[in-house]
Amino acid sequence: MSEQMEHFRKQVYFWVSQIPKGKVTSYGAIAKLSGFPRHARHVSKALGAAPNRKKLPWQRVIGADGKIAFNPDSDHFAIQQSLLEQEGVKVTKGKVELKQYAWEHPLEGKKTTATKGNMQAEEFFR
DNA sequence: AACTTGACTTCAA
DNA sequence: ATTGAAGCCAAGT
Repeated sequence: MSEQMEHFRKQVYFWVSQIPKGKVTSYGAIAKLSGFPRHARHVSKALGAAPNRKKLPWQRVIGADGKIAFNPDSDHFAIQQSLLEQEGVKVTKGKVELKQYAWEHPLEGKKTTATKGNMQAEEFFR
């Protein structure tokens, strides 16, 4: 595994740990916060490979459309829905109402200039 | 060196 | 609100 991806994964785990209980965010948002804006798909990979899955609130990361990303017929899907409901997040037909549960993360509404691993945002990461 | 695979996203119908 | 195509990018074949 490359040095960059190593760093990427650490950032992912950190930011996921920052999501408040009862709130959710997207794979894309975590990728962006981690400094790798176009790596949404890799966030899922990192989560799947997380060494401390028991401690990490991975269930709070869902698709940008508010849907749980797993196949609705899978066990993973059922588990994620259950974990979310346990912390008060309502899931209807596999979807979470973002208006109500979206986490207002630190880069929300901020201008960012980034390519790979060097995210810059005004008034942030200074 | 291709070609395929995702726990993704965006945009246009 | 749904759906599909195109774009994305590291990893695995």
